[in-house]
Amino acid sequence: MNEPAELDPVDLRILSALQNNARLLNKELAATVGVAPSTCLDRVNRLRESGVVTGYGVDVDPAKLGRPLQAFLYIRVQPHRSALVDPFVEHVLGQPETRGLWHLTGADDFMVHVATEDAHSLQRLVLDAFTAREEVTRVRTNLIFQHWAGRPLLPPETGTG
Amino acid sequence: MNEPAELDPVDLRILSALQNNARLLNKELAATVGVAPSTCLDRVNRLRESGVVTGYGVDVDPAKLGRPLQAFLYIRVQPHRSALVDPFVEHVLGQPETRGLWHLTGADDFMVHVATEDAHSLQRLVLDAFTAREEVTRVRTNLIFQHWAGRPLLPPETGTG
DNA sequence: AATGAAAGTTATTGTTC
DNA sequence: GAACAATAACTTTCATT
Repeated sequence: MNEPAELDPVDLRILSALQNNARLLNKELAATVGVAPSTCLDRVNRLRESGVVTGYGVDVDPAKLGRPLQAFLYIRVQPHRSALVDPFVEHVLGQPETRGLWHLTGADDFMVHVATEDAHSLQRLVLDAFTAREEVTRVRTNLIFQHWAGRPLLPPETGTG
Repeated sequence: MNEPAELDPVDLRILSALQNNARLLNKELAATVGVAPSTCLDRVNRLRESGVVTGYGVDVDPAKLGRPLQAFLYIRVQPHRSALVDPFVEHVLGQPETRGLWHLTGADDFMVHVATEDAHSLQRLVLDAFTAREEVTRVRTNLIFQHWAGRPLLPPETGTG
């Protein structure tokens, strides 16, 4: 189920093109990768069915939504049992400022990506939604100056192909 | 240019629906938010023209691409002038393992999200692509156990609407 | 600014190679 | 597995309210 999918050069070109612009028309995508539209549609459907493509999303500008200040919060959680972690995860995902949550190795168990209106609302979020909770023993805050998206993600070079 | 956009309840419902599934047909999206397809198309175009929606992307499963091990690298960079930072950024974005890069406040200047084949290739990436560079003075590595996506991002509550 | 209908394109299917 | 041709569906425009 979670084994790597077998992907030929056409699949890789499709994945690369779609990660650059998921709104390409199937007709345009087919021309870009060099196959017929029906073939291209077949490949894209297979990429979804095989779980390589898990979904489609829009990129929004948080500043345009009135949330120009973004930050990462690094959260240390006390007992660290599932019974306590699950409600914590739900609580974090329930905050309207939350853009993403990661469970990490290391001293800081969780990392939260948040987008806020200003420094004051960020402070209020940290104090009320995180520090105030019993299982949270420490919150570290790093503001985001700038973000760059990575190139399209492709499989590692296999050497032989 | 970077002021928040003025968004009415229809815009907010569109943004919410599209962030859940950007592949909704315009017809379906219109029905979901309760307006005519032509009106809906108009709204979506305006959201793009105003810069609220910046692009469309596919979500891929890194494990299915043969990159099941993901990590965040926290990088301390020495002199920290633009003349040295720009080549560093280009270098990081040029790595096929890089999924994202952030410039942060705090002691660790940069955070890199990477997806690798296994622990060995992660080690090789850290040593060859980061530690080996002159401007890099320290690299901290945290593996990712699990990731949760946030809910659709919407503007802060304004109180009056 | 939103609607409804008409025209133009596209997605999608079935068939053949 | 890929390409072609035909149908069904959608997107997009425009005149109207």
